[in-house]
Amino acid sequence: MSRKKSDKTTIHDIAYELGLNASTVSRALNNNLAVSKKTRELVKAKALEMNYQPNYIAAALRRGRSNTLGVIVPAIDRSFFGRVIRGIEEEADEAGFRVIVCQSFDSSEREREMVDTLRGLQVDGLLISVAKDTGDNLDLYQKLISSGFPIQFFDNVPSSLEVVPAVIIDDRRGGYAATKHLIDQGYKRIAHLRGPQHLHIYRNRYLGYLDAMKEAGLEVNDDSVLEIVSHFDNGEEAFEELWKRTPRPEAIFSASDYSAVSGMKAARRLGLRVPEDIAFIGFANEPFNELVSPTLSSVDQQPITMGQIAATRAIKGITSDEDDEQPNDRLVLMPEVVVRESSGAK
Amino acid sequence: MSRKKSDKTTIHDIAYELGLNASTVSRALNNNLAVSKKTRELVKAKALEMNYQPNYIAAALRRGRSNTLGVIVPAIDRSFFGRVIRGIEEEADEAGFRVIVCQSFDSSEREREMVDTLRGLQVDGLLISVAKDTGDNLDLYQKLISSGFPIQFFDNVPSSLEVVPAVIIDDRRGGYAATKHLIDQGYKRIAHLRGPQHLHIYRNRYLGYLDAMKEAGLEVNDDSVLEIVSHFDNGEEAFEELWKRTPRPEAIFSASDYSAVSGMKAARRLGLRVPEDIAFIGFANEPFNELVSPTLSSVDQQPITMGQIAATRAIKGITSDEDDEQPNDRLVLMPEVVVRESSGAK
DNA sequence: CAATTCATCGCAATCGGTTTCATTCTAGCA
DNA sequence: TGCTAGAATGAAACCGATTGCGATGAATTG
Repeated sequence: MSRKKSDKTTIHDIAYELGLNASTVSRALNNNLAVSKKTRELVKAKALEMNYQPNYIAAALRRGRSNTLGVIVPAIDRSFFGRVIRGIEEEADEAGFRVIVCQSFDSSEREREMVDTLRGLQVDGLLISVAKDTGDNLDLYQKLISSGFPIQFFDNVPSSLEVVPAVIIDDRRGGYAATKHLIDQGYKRIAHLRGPQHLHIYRNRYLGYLDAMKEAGLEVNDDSVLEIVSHFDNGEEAFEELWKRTPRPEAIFSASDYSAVSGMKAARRLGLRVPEDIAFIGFANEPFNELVSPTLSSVDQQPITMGQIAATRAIKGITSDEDDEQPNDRLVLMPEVVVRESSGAK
Repeated sequence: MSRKKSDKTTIHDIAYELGLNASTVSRALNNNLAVSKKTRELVKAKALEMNYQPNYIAAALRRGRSNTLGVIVPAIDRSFFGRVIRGIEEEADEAGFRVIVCQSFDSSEREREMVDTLRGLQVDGLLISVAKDTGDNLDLYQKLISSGFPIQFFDNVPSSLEVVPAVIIDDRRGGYAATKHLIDQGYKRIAHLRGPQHLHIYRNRYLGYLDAMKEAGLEVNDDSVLEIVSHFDNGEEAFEELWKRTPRPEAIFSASDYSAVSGMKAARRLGLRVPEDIAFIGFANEPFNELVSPTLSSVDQQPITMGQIAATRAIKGITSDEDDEQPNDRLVLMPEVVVRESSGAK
């Protein structure tokens, strides 16, 4: 009869069966050279035989390291975040880290809860794209950063902090490039569907639009710009509204692919041809851009690279001994314009 | 000077500051009535003041319960899974459970690793949509199920097991309903783009197609059906292939929205009108179905409901004392046809 | 042959909470 | 006043793995 009480095998069970001590079993399973090769193999064989399942949280408790990364994103089912997470997982896998993903649903309150939860689960580092509501968790993040806790922000980062360890793309440059592309195609009256301006990503895309227009000596007035609340809907209404204005736009740079696509839809309903009558370019390079017709030009944010770099930096912050080795600067990636049918030459 | 060694506060630190014992602090924080109200409030105030962060894994280790659910899906960025996870999180939140999400990337080997990882993390239950490669982990799942471990499968479930605790939709019924809808619109020559037949979900959609065709007395031959490997690509080629055959189809039921959309694209490139010249209906009701034009009819799989039910059942399996309370049956949800433009009347 | 080195392994403390059992103290009652 | 019930808290074992230190014994060296 075995001495086991429950169904799960522990190193003590293995040790008992083999007439060894749990510490030896632990060392053997960790390939510690202090244990003879013979014993190591014996232990491993027995572990397999007894269907041993290591208890990671016990090890984490003792070691003070869980080898786990916590990730918080607004919503898991937005393809951008999905791809960022893919990049994170790739690097984490490589470095022997696990990944726990949580959703804030764009609520900074829930985001705060998630931070607490993940820290309670003893994650070694945190990767966060902050919620897009109007709240913030500046106090919390300020405390975490200055305590030296490995944390990396990406995409949408807390704006008003002095030092923010983050991986972002140059949205202003992206907005500039998208607009410049339209200008290069010969369009002059270019409108911009911008996102909520309290979010710096949308603000920067808008500024980039202004940069390009100014550089080309093109006019921008109140009628050139329209703000959309949620980037999911309103694209149709927004387009109709823009189309009513005089002079009518020849091209539209939308801060989101969603509103660009629904804008194109509204355009087609009005009997307009894209891009002949009205050209479009979006932002984010969503996968469905290839599926709609005409296919939608957009600005790629390099999500996978973003995830990889953010993870690498976080892991570096975890594994480096020196506290000052913490990557605390703001790494900026360059976006790329992806040209498709919707922004063809005028 | 404080007695703290590190920066994180423990219940022992709080106890020391208050001249109490750690056990009292623990009880106080858990609202245990054995502790006087005065002490409870004192402890809570001190905990707040000292910025105490409970260590969940220590508690989990001792209690043998982590209040965490593990979820494994092929890929997080597929909107179907995103929505299932949303449903899972809703129910988990309600019941005070955390959720850890992992991706198998459709590799059953990686899926197995994830199961090990999550069990090592001491999750109390597992929710899995199995990888769509040709492998399986039948031995592993058989063992888990018969050991009474709370596990629930959803969407794509291990086929050849006797008893599978699962929440699925009736794919056969869905395939039938989609085909029936096309028939009701007056189409007679209806082709089917089917998915890999070793996966029962695709097999069942195909069977449902056959059911409807047979019921209506319509002919199905080798030319009516075409198999697509990856549901992401090949939609265009597949359509072109189908269009070459004689007689040409009037309508297409595709087992995936992706291939339906790219099929529509190929159709338009050939100068065909949808649905006048060729009608389409897909499966899965992806969000982009609303964005493409014409909008794509599809079959909704009720992902949120699926997630909610799967989570509820898993949690029930965890919290119920009786081992035989485990929900081990196969719960079947009914899919719903969502009619849009692509399948208009002939 | 005695002394020393090194490989191998056991003992026990430890991580941070939880929980059982014991202890202290106060209030209530005869 | 003396005794007891019950409220409040403390002491210590415990969850499962890790690890510093010490013990054992064999091998090596002078």
